Amino acid sequence: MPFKKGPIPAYFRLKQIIIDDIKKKGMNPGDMLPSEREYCERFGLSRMTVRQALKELEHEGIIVRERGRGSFVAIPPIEQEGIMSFTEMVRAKGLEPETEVLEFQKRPAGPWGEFLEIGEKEEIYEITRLRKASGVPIAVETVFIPALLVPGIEAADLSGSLFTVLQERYGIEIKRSKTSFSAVLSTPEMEKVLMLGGTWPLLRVESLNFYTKPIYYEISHYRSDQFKITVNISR
Amino acid sequence: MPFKKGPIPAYFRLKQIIIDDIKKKGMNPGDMLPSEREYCERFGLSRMTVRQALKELEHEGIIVRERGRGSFVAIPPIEQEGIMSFTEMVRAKGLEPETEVLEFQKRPAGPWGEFLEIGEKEEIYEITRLRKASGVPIAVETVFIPALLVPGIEAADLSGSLFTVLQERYGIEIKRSKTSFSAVLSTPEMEKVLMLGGTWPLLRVESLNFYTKPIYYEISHYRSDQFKITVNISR
DNA sequence: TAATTTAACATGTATATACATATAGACATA
DNA sequence: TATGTCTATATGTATATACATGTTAAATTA
Repeated sequence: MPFKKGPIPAYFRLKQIIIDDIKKKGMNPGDMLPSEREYCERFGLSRMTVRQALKELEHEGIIVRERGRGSFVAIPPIEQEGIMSFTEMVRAKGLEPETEVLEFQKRPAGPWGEFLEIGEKEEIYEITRLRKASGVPIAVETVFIPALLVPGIEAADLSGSLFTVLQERYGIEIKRSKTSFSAVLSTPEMEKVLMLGGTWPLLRVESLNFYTKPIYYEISHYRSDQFKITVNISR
Repeated sequence: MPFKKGPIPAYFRLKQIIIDDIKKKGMNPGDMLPSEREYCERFGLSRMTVRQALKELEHEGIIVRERGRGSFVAIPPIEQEGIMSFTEMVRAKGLEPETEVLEFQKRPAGPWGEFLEIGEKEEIYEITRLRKASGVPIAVETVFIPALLVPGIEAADLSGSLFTVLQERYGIEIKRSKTSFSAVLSTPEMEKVLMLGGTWPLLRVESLNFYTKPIYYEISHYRSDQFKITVNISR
């Protein structure tokens, strides 16, 4: 009975015990957990306390509870929540992501300043990259990021995930994104770098990415015959 | 005291009363709600019952609770998480959503059976609707839904939100969606119903919507010059 | 006056108990 | 065999009570 005293609430400790149990005993999704009353006996707790633990585990998606039947290990969501980065998406398809920097310049924010919540005259980096999957050009992506946030990014390796560079070099972890999708026709310039050989409909993705404040704005054009963007969302 | 009897749980009714109160009294974000013990007295309920109501409201993001201080009206998130339904998106832009049913048929699931996790020979409804915003055609949408899940949907009003019909008529609340985006060129058929007058790039949205299991599959084509689809995502 | 203590009040944690309701299986009946 | 009923067991709802702990402001003290 590990619940005699201590500063950590009993229901909280019970939660961790249940999580550990599921892992340790190698329980599978759908397996039934002990009943509420069984937990009461085993740990000398009241039913309300046990219920608080189970209720929170249910909210966290770790278990599911069915009235009259019992509590069961939840089926973990098969796919990742939210939008994946380009690197993640390509790897998920079993392909190798490649990136080529097409353009890199430092210039005043101009109209992007509004999105990034900085002055129009403050400097930003504008980085345009061609992204490929196992050699096939998939998208052209332009990123606008305030220069103050990423000093010395010139020296960083931008042939991989910008996400990773921000996190490892600057401790910036994107937590929230506002992304909009539309369809446009390719311009001659895009056709050239994407090797399209003609006019094609392209998927345009505009995305403002936040940490505690806006970090960078991104505009990408995907040749969506080759590559669909998928998002998984819970409500 | 509206809590003497009835099939609807007291905590649930209290939740609705509190929500109504917030609206009716025009309370602003940050305003303090009555204390737990005040609710107990006012409605003759035990504190645990009141707490269950408040806890759920907190989970739903309607109130925030601070230990030692009280409960307060939450600051509503500026933008809704996830993808909004067509109806929600149009209203958010201050336009009036309209829907016209173009086609309605019952037929075997065929290849859609795989997505919907039913047999190929089981019956589904295939519903095609034209969706407009303040009179302007915006999208053509086709929904595939197992007939067993929505018996008698022929009689329902499909000129509004399918989301609402599922919830109110069948108790089905979509909890998770897997959505993919791509760009395509319009077909003559689409050009006709969307009144495009020529070939245009369209935003194609395919979406599988889940409750506890897959509920319906949806394919929409948006004229994205008029209408961008935006998603807000936390990681 | 300024700092500290105290008291009132808020939510958080926990127990004990009772009855309601949903589920599944055992059992009896037609 | 098929159907319906009973029963054990599960979670859901609800009450009453007690003490812990964080917050705030008034009262007290130096």
